[in-house]
Amino acid sequence: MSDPFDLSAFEEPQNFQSDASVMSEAARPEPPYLAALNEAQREAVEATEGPVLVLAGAGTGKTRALTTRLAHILNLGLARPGEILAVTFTNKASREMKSRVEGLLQRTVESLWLGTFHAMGARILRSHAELVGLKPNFTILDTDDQLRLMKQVIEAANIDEKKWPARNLSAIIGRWKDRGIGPETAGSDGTGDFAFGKGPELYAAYQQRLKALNAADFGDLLLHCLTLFGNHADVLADYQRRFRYVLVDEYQDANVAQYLWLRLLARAHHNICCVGDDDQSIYGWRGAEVGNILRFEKDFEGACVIRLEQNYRSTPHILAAAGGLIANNAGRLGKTLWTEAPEGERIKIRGVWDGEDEARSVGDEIEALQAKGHSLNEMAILVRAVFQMREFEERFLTLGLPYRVIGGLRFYERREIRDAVAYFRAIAQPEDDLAFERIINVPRRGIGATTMQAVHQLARARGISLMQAAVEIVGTDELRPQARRSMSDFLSRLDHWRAEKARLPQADLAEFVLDDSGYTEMWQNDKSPDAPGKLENLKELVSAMDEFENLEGFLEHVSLVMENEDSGAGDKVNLMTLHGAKGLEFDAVFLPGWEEGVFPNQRSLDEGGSTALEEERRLGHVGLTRARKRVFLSFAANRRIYNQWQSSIPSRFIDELPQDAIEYVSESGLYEGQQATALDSDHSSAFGTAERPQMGRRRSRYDRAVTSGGLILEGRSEAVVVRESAGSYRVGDRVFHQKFGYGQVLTVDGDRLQVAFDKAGTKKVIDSFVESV
DNA sequence: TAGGGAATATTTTTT
DNA sequence: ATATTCCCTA
Repeated sequence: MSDPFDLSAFEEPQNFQSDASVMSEAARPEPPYLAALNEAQREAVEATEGPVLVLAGAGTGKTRALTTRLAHILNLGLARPGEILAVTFTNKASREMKSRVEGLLQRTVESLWLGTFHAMGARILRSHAELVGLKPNFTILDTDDQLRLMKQVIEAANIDEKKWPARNLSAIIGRWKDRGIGPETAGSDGTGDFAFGKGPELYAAYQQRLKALNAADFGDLLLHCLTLFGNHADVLADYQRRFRYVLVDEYQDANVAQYLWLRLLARAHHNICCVGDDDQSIYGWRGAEVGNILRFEKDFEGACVIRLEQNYRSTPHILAAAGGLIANNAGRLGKTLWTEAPEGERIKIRGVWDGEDEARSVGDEIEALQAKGHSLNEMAILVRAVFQMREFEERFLTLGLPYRVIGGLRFYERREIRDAVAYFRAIAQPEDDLAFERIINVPRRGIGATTMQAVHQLARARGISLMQAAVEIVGTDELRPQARRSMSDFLSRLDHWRAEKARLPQADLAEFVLDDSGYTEMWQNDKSPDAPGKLENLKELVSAMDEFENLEGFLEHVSLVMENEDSGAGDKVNLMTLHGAKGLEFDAVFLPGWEEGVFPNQRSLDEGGSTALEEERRLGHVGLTRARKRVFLSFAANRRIYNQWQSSIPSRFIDELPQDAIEYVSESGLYEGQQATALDSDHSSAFGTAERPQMGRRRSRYDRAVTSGGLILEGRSEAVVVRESAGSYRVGDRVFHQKFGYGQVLTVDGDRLQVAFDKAGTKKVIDSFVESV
C-alpha cells in the first residue's frame, strides 16, 4: 500500500496555457471560459477562497459554474489536482464533471479526488481500514446483502421477523447512519421502538456481524470515516491539509453524516463551495437534510452566498408556474428564476376520465408533436410512482410508439448479475459468507436449508466463516451422504477456481467459473422468456470486466459504480419517475396523475405531514422545471390503483399554479374552464352521471370523506379535503373486504387497520381496501 | 429438498 | 393486477 499522504508523487501544478505562465499576473489574458459566464456564475467561480454557498435554481448553469470553478482553481495553480476534493451524489454527475473540467482545460486531469460521497469515503477507508476494525479489502454490501444480513441478526436475537421485518430495521438503521449516529448513541430518539426498543441492540449486533464479515454497507462508508476522523486527529489533519479546496454538488441532498464529513474536512481552511437548490430537495425520506443548506451561513462564518437565478432552460410561463407552485412552501431560502426567453406556450392542463384516457391523450399529443418534427428523445413523461407507468407503456405498445423506461433495476441489482458477482466474491474473499450463501445452491446442488443450518451452527459455535465451517463439516459424518458429496464437490471446485484466479485474466476466469459452476447452463435450460436476456447480461458483465486491473478492482467498481445498462439508442419517448428526472431536461414534459392521493402522494402525506407535503411540492417544481418549451399536465377523475377503482379530485398543486401561466384543454367536457365545477361540494356530479360498471362498488377514501362527514372546503380556487381524524374508520366499525368478507375494526393506526373478519380471522389491512357497511 | 400454491404488500431509491 | 416471499406437502 502506498502512503496516501505522500504528496511527492503528485504532478507539479501546471497552467493549461503553458506559454502564459511566464507572463505577469496583470498581463495574463482572461481565460476564455470566464467570458462564457454571467455575473453571478462568474462570482461563484472567482470567489475561490473561503466558504461559498451557491444557490442555483433549476437550469441556471450550476454545473457550468461548479466545473468552471474547479478548472479555474487548477488553472490559477492554486492547487494541484490531488489537493481538490469534489463530491457529487451520482457517478453520472462525477463523470460529467470530470469530462467538462477536462474540456475547459483542454487536457486530461488525473489524481483529482472527484467522485461520489460514497466512493470518496471508500477510498479514504481503504487506507485506514484497520483503524475502524476492518481490513483494507473489505466488501461493500448492497441493499440486498444488507437485508439478508439484517434478517439473520433479527432471527439470531430470537425476534419474529414477521412482526418486525428486516426492511423496517434496515430503514431505521439507515436513518441512524444518515444522521451520523452509531450503535452506542442510537436509541435516545423516537426510532428506538423497533421490537420493543431492541433497535439499538440489533443495530450493534448488525455492526458486529458486518465487522466479522469484513464488510461495510453504504452508510458505513461515511459513518466509519466520521469515526476515523473523530478518533484519529492526525489522520483527519492530514486530509484537512491535503484537500485545499472542497467542492460539493447537489448540496441539498446531503444527509447529516455527509454534512459532518464535509465540515470536518473543510474545517482547517474553510475553502468549501457547496452548490445546491433547496427547492429541489426531494430525498428527505432518504435522510437528506435541507437544514444543511439553510444553516450553511451559520456553520461557516463569513460565508459568501451567491444566487444563480437566470434560467437558460425554460420559457417564462413554465418558470412562472414552477415559481408559483414553490412559493407555497414555507422555510425556503427563496429564489426567483427569470429568463430572457420569449414567452412560449402556456402549460396545458387536461382533465380526463381515467388513466387509460390519460395515456391515450398523452399518446395523441406525442404523435402530434412528432408529426411536427419533434424528436421523441426530447419528450418525457414524469410520473409520481412506478405503477403509473404501465398504462403508458400499454398505450405506447398499441401505438407502436418507441419508448424507454429510465430508472428501475440497476444492472448490478439484477439477479443473474448478483449471482455471478457472488461467485467472484466467494473466490476473491473466502470470508464473504453472504456471497457463499447466495451461490451454494444456485444452481441447485441439493444443498438445502437443513445442510446450511448445520454449517451455520458450526460457524457460529467456532467463530469461523461459513466456508471454513463447510470444509470442516464435510470431514465429519454429520451430513447426509448426498449433501456431503455435493458440498465437498462444490468446495473443491471453489478451490480450483481460486487456483485459476492466479493464472487467468479476470474476464476469462469469470467465463470459466460461470460455465464450470453450471450457472450458465441453468439459464440455458430455463424456459422463461427472460432467460435469454439474462444470458446476454452475463455476457455483458464478463466483457465489462476486461477494463479492470484485476478482480478486486472490478468488485469495488461493481458495488459502487456499476451502471444502468443504457436504455438503447434511437428516438424514443422517455418514461420515468419524477425522482428519476432530476438533473435532466426535455423540450416537452408530460406530468400525468396530478390528483390528490397520487400527487401529492397520500402515503407520503400520512407519514410525513406538512414536511412531506412540501417535499411533494418540490417534486412538482422539479417536474415543471425539467421542461424547456412545453408542459402537459393532466389529472383523471377515476383511477385504478392495484385493481381498485378510486375516484379522485385534482391535485391541490394545480390550484397553486398562477392562472396566466396555464390553460385548460379538455375535449371531454370535464373540468372545462374553471375547476370550480370539479370542486363542487358533491364532486362526483362533475364527472357526469355515467359510471363505469366497475365503479360504484368500491368507495374510495375520498368518496367517504365527501359523503360521510369529511368536508371539501372551497376558498378562492383552493380545495382542501378534510378527513375525519387521521383515518376514516374507528374501532368497532363494521367493514367489508373484497377477499376477507365482513369484519369489525379492532385497531386503527393511520391508514392501517386491524380487522377481525368473521370468516377469515384477524388481519392487518390498509383502509382503502375495505369499505364501511 | 423442490416446487407449487397461498399469503402479503405494493412511494419515491443518487450509493 | 402483480410480484415477491412464505409455507407446506410430495
